Amino acid sequence: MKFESQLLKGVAPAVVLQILSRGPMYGYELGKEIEQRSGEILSLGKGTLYPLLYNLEAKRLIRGRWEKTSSDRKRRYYSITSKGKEQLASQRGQLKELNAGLKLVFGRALMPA
Amino acid sequence: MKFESQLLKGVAPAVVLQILSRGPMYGYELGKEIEQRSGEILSLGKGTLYPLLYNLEAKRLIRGRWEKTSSDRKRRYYSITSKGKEQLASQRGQLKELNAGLKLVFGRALMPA
DNA sequence: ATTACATGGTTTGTATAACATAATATGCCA
DNA sequence: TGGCATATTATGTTATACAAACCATGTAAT
Repeated sequence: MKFESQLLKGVAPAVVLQILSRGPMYGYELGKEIEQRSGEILSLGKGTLYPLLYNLEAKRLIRGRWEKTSSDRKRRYYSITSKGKEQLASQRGQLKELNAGLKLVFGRALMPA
Repeated sequence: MKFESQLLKGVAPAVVLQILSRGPMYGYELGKEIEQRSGEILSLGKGTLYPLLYNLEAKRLIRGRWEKTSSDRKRRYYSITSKGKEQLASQRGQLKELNAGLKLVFGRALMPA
């Protein structure tokens, strides 16, 4: 994340799952996509993103497979599993709840509009 | 936090500073207040809250002083410092920005209303 | 009075998460 | 050939949240 240290530890998996829920993607691409889709606000260093992908794969929330470009360049494409989709739904619920809690504590000082 | 593990690591200091910005409070009271003010959504175990308070005090964001109740019971009251207020303003800004980023990624699926 | 529960705080050990950094390697363009 | 973007892996560090155990006091119920 691009913030002062770790303001939002724990959101990264949800972000990754959410992006992958729109279609398979490989690590590097995913990193760029996260930045772009979040309006350059969210950003995961590779030292964060790749280990996170390994972790999500180990938990069977995503599945990876090697592919090669026409020029023999290898990429590992990840797709979300059905277990991952369930997890994502759960995480979205949690985020929503958290958001509600923060809103109660901080008031509308937190919301953009 | 009451969530599945640590969805929102890093928010705890901001929450504590925010609550303390309304007036001095001691640890135990603060814990209860966080739960109440967040509609029972947010919750910090004492193993989280007290070390966090020591840490914030070491950083001079809050200041603690011992007081006694009429019945000789000791409590450590914490108040936010001016440095803490600055930090809080900054953290609020970050939270707001983060919120904007998450909204972009997740769409209105995240927002309650 | 004894038990039980809420209050109030400290400390230790553990697991997780995000980070920077370095290493490795390829594709492409000037 | 040099430099930059692409692509992945691995290491070591730091920060954070947690549970659990511990200590101690106040108060209400039995």
